Amino acid sequence: MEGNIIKNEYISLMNELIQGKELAKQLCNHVVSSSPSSSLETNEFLIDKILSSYEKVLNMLNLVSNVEDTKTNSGNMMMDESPKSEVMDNNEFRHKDVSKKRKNIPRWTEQVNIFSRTGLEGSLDDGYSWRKYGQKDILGAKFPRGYYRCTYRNVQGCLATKHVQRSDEDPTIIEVTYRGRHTCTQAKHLKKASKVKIGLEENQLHNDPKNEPQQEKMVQFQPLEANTENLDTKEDIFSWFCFPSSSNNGSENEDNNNILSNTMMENHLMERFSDSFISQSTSESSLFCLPQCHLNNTGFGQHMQTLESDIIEIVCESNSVTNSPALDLDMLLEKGDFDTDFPFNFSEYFSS
DNA sequence: GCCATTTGACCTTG
DNA sequence: CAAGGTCAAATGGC
Repeated sequence: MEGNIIKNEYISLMNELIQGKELAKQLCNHVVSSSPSSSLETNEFLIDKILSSYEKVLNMLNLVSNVEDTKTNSGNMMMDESPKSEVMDNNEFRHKDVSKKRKNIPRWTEQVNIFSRTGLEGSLDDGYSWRKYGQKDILGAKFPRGYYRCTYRNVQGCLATKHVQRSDEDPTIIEVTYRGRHTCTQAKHLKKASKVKIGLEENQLHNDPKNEPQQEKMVQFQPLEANTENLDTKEDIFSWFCFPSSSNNGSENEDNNNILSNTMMENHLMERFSDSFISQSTSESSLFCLPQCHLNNTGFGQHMQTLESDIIEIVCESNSVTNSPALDLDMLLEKGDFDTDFPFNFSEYFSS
C-alpha cells in the first residue's frame, strides 16, 4: 500500500523532471535558432513551464520530507512516557509541532516613525493584510503589544506574523517585528499593483483605486531602522526582492500556486537550514541577485529591474542594517503619488 | 450571518 | 517559573 504510493510519487517526479528537461530543450532550440517563430512570449511561456515543473517536483519532495518529519515526530511522541503525551490530541500535537519550529522562523524588527520631518511618508500598511489575534501587556513597556497574523493564514496557510509595539520613549515610533515570510498571494498582488503604478506614471494616467493593493489601514510612516534577529545574513530579507516568477500565459490559479510553492518552499528551507545553510552563505553579492528569469523581458521588465536595483541601493544606503523590503519597496513606489489617507486612527492600531 | 477584534486562558521558551 | 506568544470563545460591526 505504502509502497504503491511511493512508487506513484516517484513516477510523478520522474514525469515532471522529464517534462522539464524537454521544455528546457525546446527553449534552448528557440534561443539558439532565434528564428522569427521563437517569439519572446514563447520563450517566456517555456521558462514558466520549466519553472512550474521544477516547482512541482520540489513541492512533492517537500511534502515527502514533511511526511517523514511527521513520522519521526510521532515516533518520538510514542516514546514519550509522560502522562501528557497519552492524552495529547491532534490539536495539541499540531501546536507542539508548530511551536518547535517557531524559533527557527526568521525574524526582523523595524522601527517606523509615524511622522517624518516633511510630513507624512511611508506606510505602516506594508501591502499585506493582517488580522489581529492577540494583545499582550509587555513587562516594562507602557504600551501593549499587538499580535497580527496574515489574513490568509487559514485559506492559504500563510504563516507570516508580526507584532506591533509603540516605543516607550517616543510614542511616535513603532517597533514592528515580522516573523516568517508570506506564502500567500498577496506578494503577487503587491507586485502587480507596483507594476500598475509604474505603468501609470509612465503613461501619465490617473490612479484607479481598483489597482491599489488591498489595504486595511492606511497609516503614513517613515521607517527608521531595522534589526534582524535569527537572521545570520541579510539574505532572508533581501530575498524579498527576488520576485517570484509569474506566468503570463498560465491561469491565474496556476500563477498563484507558483508563488505559493516558491515562498512556501523558501520558508521550509529557511526552517530547515536556518542554522547551517544560511549561516554559511554570507556573500554580500548574493544579496543583490535578481534573477533575470524573474523579470519580464519586455522593456517594462527592464525598467522594473533598473528600478529595483535603485531601490536596493537606496535601502542599503539609508539603513545601517536592513529594512523590510516589503515595506520599503511599497513605500518607495508610493513616493511618486502620495495618497495621504490621514488622519488615521491611532487607537485602532494601539488600542489599550 | 460573516468576519474582525477583544480578551482571558493556555502553552512554549529561556 | 516568569514572560512572551498563541488559541479560541465572546463580542461587536457591517
